[in-house]
Amino acid sequence: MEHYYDPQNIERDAQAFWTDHRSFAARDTLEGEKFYCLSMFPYPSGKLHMGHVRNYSISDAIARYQRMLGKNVLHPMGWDAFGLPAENAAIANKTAPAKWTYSNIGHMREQLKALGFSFDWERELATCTPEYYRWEQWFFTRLYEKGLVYKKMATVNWDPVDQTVLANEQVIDGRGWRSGALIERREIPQWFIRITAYAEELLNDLDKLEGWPDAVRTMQRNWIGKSRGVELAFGLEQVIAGQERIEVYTTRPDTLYGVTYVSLAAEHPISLALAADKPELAQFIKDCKLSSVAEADMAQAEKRGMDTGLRCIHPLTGEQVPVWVANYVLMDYGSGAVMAVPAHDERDYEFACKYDLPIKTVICDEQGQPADVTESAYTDKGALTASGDFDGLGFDEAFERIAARLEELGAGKITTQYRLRDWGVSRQRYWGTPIPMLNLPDGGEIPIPADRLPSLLPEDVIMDGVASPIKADPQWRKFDLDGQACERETDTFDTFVQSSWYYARFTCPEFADGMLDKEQADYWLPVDQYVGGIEHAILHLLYARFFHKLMRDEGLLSSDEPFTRLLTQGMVLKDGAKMSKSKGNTVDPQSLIDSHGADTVRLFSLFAAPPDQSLEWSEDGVEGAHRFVKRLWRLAHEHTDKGPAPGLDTGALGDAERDVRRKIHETIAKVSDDMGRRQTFNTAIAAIMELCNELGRLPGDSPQSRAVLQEGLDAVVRMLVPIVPHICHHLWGLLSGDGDVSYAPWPSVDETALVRDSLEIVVQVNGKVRARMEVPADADKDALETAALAQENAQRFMEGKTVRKVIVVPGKLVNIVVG
RNA sequence: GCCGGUGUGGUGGAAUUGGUAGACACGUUGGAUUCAAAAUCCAAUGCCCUUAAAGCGUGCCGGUUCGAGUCCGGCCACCGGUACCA
Repeated sequence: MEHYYDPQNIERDAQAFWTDHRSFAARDTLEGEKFYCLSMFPYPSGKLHMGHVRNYSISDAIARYQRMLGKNVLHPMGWDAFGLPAENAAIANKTAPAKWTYSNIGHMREQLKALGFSFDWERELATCTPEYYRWEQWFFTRLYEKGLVYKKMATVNWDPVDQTVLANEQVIDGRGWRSGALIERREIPQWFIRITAYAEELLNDLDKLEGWPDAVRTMQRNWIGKSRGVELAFGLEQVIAGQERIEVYTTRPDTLYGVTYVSLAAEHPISLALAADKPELAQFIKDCKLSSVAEADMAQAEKRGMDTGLRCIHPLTGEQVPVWVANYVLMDYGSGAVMAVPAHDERDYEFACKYDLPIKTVICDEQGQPADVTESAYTDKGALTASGDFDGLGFDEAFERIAARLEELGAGKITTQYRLRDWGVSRQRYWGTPIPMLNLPDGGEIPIPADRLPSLLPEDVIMDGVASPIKADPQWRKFDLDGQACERETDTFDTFVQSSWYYARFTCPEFADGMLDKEQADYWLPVDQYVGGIEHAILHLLYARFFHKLMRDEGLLSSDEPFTRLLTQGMVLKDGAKMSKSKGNTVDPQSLIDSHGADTVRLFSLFAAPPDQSLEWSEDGVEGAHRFVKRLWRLAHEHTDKGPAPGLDTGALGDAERDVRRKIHETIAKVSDDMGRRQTFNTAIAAIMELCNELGRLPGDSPQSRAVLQEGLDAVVRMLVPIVPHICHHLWGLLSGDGDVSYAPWPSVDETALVRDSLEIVVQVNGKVRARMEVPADADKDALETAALAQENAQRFMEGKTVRKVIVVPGKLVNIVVG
C-alpha cells in the first residue's frame, strides 16, 4: 500500500485526467435531459477569497451530483470584468484597468482550476471584451427604438473639489473619500431603462418562482412595492413655477382630514421658485443638498424643514394649509411632494412635534374613541372622525367615498403606484461599456447604427484619478454619421447591465451572428440552479429577471424567468466578522490548498454550515476535515490491500453485517435527499462520516464482512464525488470502478436492506422522557400503550395519580398524561 | 429609518411535517502506542451535583398545546440590502 495520503499528487493527476478527457464540456447537441447549474461569476479583484471558494464549492457539488444522475450538465464560468475597483487599482499602480483586469483573470482562473471545480472552461467569457459588450450595446439600441429607454435629469453625488461624480460607497460621513470635501447632490442628464413598464409582470411572476427562497421573493415584492392609493392636488391661489396646484400621492386618503401641512422636496420646482426671493429658504435648500443620495443616509438624517410662507388649499375642506420644504421628501420619488398627517404617520408626527405643527386626530382606536396621539402617531386603520360627511366610515368605504368625492371635484383619482423606479444605467466612469448613443449637433440624440457597433472602449489609457479617459479625449468622442459630425456619449453602463444577461450568453458564448443563438438558448434556459450571495437578493436578481423578459420580447429566447431554483449562500466570517483586508481577518485559500489540498478546503466549506447560513472559518475545523479525508484514504487502502472482495450474498450475512448494510442504505437515502431536495451538504457529509465510522468498526475479515465493506466504500466514494472529487477519482480506480467516476451512476437504495425487526420507543409522563423501550417494528398502538404503562420508571411518576390520556405516536413515542 | 434574515453546549453546527434537544465535527480531559514527541487509536464531555436520581436548559418576556428550538404576540442583539461596491 502507498503509505500516506498525498493530496498534491492525487489532485494533479485527477485534474490532468479531467482536462485530457474534456470531462466537463457540456454537450451542445441539444440532446438529452439538460441541467444548467450556474454560480454568480466573480469580479476579478486579484485573487480568490473564501466567499468564492464557498460559492463554487456549492455549485460544483450540485453540478457533479446532477452529472451522476445522467444529465447533460452546463456549469460555466466567466468574469464580471468591468467596474470601479479596476479604476482605483489603475490609479494606485499606474497601469491601465484592462491590463490589471486581464492579469487578475489569469491568476484567478488558475486558482479555480487548482480547486478542481468542474467548469466548462471552453465557454469562458469576460464582459470587458468587445465580443461580449457589443451585443449589450446592440440590445440597448433596440430598446431605444421600442421606447423602453429615455434620458432625464437624475441626482448624483458631486465632489466639488475633485469635480467628479462619486459612488455611494465613496461617500463616507457625507464627504468624498479622496478629497474629504462635503458632497452635494447634483442633477445631471442620465439614461434610464423603463423597468417600471414591467413592474406588474415582475411582481406577478414571483409567484411562479417556487424554487426561490421565500425571503428573496418577499424582499423583491416589497422592493417593487405595489400600492393602491389616490393621487390628489392641493390648489394654489396663484401659479408658481408654472404650476396651479401641488400634486401628492397617498395610500391613506381616509386620513385626508388630518392633513395639517404639505411638504415639498428641496428640488421641487415650487421650492426653487419661492427661494428666488427668500434668501433664508435658498440657504435651507442649499443645506438640504449637502448629503449623499443613498436612501439609508437620507432616511436616518435628522428631519429638518422650513415654512415657505406659502399656503395651499385643502381639496375637501377648502382650508388653508401651510407649505413646507422638508429634507425627507425626495424629488426622485413620486411627485416630490407629500401631504402630512402627523396624527397617523410616524415621520410626519416626529416632524410636527419638532416644528410645533398641529396634530389632528381623524381616526378612532379599537374602542371607537378618537385615537390618543399625545405620545406617538396612531397608524392603525379605524373608523373616521372629525372628517365631515365621512365620520364613522371604515377604511375601505372611506377610501372609496373620499376618492369619489375628489374625482367629482376634479381634484384627484384612484391610481396604482410602484415604489420601484426606472433603472438609471448611466455612469460617469471609464471602465465600462460605452453607451451606444450619439449626441447630435442640434441637441437630440440617436443610437449608433448596428453596423457601426461595437462602440469600442480604448484599453491603452492612463488614469489620472479625476476625469474618465474617454471624457478627456476629444478624438474618441468624434463620430462621423454619413457625413454629419456627431459626438459619442461618454458615459458608460452600470455594471449590472452586463451581469443581467451573461447567464444567457453562456449558452452560446462564441455566437457571432447575434446576441443569442435561439436554439441553444431555448435548450439550456432557464438556468436550473443559480447559486450566489444573499447580498444580490434584490438588485442583480431583479435586473436579470427584467432583462430576461426584455430578451424574450425581442424574440431572443422563449422562457419567462431566468432562474428556476435559487440558492443564496451566506457569508464567510472569521471571528464573527466578514473577512476583509481592513479588519486583517482574511484567510487565503491558496495557502490552504498548498498545505492541505483542494479536497480538504472544499470539504470544510461545505461541512461547516448549511449553505444559506453564514459560515465561521476555523483552522481547527479545517484540520478536522483533513483528518476525515486521511481516514477515508486509509480505510479504502487497508481494504484493497487485502485483495479483491468476494461477492455479496445477502442471505449469508450475520447480525452485525446486516446492521452495517442497513446503515449503508439508510445513508444513501439520506444523502440523496440532502444533496437533491434539501441542499444541506453539511448534513450529507455528517451522515457519510457516520457511515465511515461504522464501516471502520465492521468486525473481522470474513468474506461477507469484506463484501459489505466493499459495497459501503463504493457507495461512500460515489456520494463524495461532488464534495471531494480528487480523492474519489483516486479511490474509484483503487476499488476497481469502471471509467470516469465523474459519470458513475449515483448509488441507489436497496429497500430490502432497510427492513428493521425492532425499534426504540420513548415513554413520556406529562411530556418528560421517563423510559425507553425496545418494541417490535410492527407493534400496534394498543401494544405500545400497554408496554409503556408497564415501564417501571414510568410507573414511578404515575404513582398516586390518575391517567387522563395516553398519546401514542407510532415509531416515536408514547406520552402518558396524568393528573 | 424601512425591507429581509439570524440567535441552540467551551466552538461550528444537528433535530426535515409540533413528538427523544445537542447527530457529526472541533476543543478539552483521561488512557493506549512511543526513549520522547508528532501522528494515530480508545474513552469521557450541556449546566448543576462527589456519584446516581432528580432538577435546569435552545437570545429575553408572555401565550397556544398532552407535548414548543419549531406555532402566535411583544421585546433585545447582530447580519444583509437600501437603487452609483459587486
